[in-house]
Amino acid sequence: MANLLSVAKLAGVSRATAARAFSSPESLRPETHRRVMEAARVLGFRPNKVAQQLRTRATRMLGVMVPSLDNPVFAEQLQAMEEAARAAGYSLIVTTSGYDPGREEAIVEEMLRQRVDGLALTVAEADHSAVLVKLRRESTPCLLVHNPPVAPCFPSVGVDNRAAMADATRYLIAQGHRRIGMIGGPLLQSDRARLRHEGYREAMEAAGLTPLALIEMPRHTQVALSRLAPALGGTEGLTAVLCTNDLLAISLIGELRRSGRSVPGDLSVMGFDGIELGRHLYPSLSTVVQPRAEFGRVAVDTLLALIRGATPQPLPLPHVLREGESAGALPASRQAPEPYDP
Amino acid sequence: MANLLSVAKLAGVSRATAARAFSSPESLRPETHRRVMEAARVLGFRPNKVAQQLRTRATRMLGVMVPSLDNPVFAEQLQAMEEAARAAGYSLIVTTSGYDPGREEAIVEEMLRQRVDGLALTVAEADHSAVLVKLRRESTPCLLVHNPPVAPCFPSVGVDNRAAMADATRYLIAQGHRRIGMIGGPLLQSDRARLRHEGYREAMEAAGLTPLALIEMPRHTQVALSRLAPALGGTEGLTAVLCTNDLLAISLIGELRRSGRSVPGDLSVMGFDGIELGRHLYPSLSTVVQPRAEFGRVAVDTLLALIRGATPQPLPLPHVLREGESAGALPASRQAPEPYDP
DNA sequence: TTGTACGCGTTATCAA
DNA sequence: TTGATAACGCGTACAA
Repeated sequence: MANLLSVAKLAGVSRATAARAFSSPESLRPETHRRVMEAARVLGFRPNKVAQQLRTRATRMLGVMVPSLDNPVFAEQLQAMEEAARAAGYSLIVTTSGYDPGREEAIVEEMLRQRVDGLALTVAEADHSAVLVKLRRESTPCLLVHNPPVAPCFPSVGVDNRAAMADATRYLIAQGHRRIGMIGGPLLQSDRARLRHEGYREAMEAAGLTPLALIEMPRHTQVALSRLAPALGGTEGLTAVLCTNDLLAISLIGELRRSGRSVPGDLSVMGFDGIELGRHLYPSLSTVVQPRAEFGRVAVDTLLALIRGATPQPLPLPHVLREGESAGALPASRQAPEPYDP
Repeated sequence: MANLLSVAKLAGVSRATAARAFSSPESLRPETHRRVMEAARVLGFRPNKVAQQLRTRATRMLGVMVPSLDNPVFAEQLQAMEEAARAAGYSLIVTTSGYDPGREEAIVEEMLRQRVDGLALTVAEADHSAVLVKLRRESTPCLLVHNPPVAPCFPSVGVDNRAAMADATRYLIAQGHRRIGMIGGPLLQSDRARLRHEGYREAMEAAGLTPLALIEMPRHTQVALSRLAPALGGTEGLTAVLCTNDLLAISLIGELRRSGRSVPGDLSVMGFDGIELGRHLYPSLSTVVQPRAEFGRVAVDTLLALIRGATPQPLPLPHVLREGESAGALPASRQAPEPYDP
């Protein structure tokens, strides 16, 4: 492929002049500029970013690692990040880790070798992550997305998971529920799930209610009703369940209805994330909305600030409780025998 | 950051030897190799891919462009592509076009400047796409994903959309339905939607039934029930509806039920794509499954073959009809007055 | 087995 | 306003 030198020759100028035609056209005599551009057109010249990157020591590429793209919460965030990045002249290298620390490690190493200007990572466990330990010794700016800011050296973009789930719990309590449970994916896979459970516990205890242990599902997007069934039914059974993510909630609702139970009649269900789809379901999903589009924007803005050498301290993003049809007031028939006295 | 030369100096060898320690360790005396690696470790040396890319004129990067990541069908395909690519030592630059030809153009230009080794594109309209016209003059291998292989120069990975929708239509006919409609997103946005509608028309006509025009929804992931309601109800109303994608089907089911109609009692609904989520809903989604994981694998394999200089002719991927609960047999009460005679 | 030397396509620093 | 020239970090003939 044609390079600057061949363009320069055809235009009858030096390579330096040809280069300037692209980088600072105003410093050229119009006629010269025109000649160079014409030569470039004739030769089908296209600037080589790899060479630019080598020379300027900046790639204008960001490395993004998410656990999975099967969960719309990550896909929607990625979509927003891509738009924000491109608007700022950056490209995204995208990878998925599957929550696997080994893959996390390999991916980050690969991206460092690629000399990305910055990293936006969502790791499984921010507080004992080998990747983050390693990155602490590197100079490449790194931003955590969704992970709580446990690691003081890395800024983090996300909602306050604990407060958000506490809000959701209080909402159910205000609807009259007393026996409220919580389900999640494999616990060890996510520090966020743990924080959310803490928020649930706090809100329950603050209301004088008994928080239950997290009921673990084998996968973080699909419910095994058998693990939950024992806790349902009877006068002592749960009347409401919080889920650590929307997909789990949707799956739960499906399983419940397929087993002949009604939602929210027999069980109120709340999700977490606020994926777009949840609005369109019937019953529509009651959930805690993470502002995913803003996530992407803020994540990119913060990372670019880091790259510029600033030390941004992003605040937790605001979450919003979206009332849907999947969680409702406690039916009179299921009120607890003992009255509730706050 | 440390470079090969500094490593070489510390190890007491020439730069060439240090380079070989990484590219062909077997050609070094073990002791020499050890010394180099030790020096690299001490200095925190990390090979610079940008320099490698410039020198070898190969980036081992693939450019991927999809219309949107909000639709799980693209996100799930991307996930599969990323895994396949990384397994083969390639990275992915990911972009979204929003079906906007202007953005498509800018994105592809950007990726060519980045010297990606290959492109995997999903364009809005493969047959009058400015991007593809331009790419025809370029030497960078390009693969279409999901787009029908209208452009003879570009291999294409996808299901046979026409046959797939015809299968779905025949399925509904076999269930006893006669008045079957089809809804889709904004028509002009997608050549795939058009092919699917043709498949529907073919199957209807082959059964002696009257195909209807595609009922256009304002967005391709959300139903406006008002546009469909006139065609429902009454003894002449539709008894089944095909949707051009799963999100539309899910949204339709939600709106129908919210309006007091039952699915499939009042209306059978079929989706298209087979996103994972559809299995977990209640009613679970009847749909045509595109093998998304295989999509990713095959797309990457085909593109890599193209890059190697081969001329692969990928066959259409097999689609599978997944029977769910959202489409059922025509209720006796809604049988048409005139009998059906094939 | 190891070293020398050139080139990949830019940007940037000086001079002219 | 334009030109000559040295990096940027690496791969790889070719020579030793």
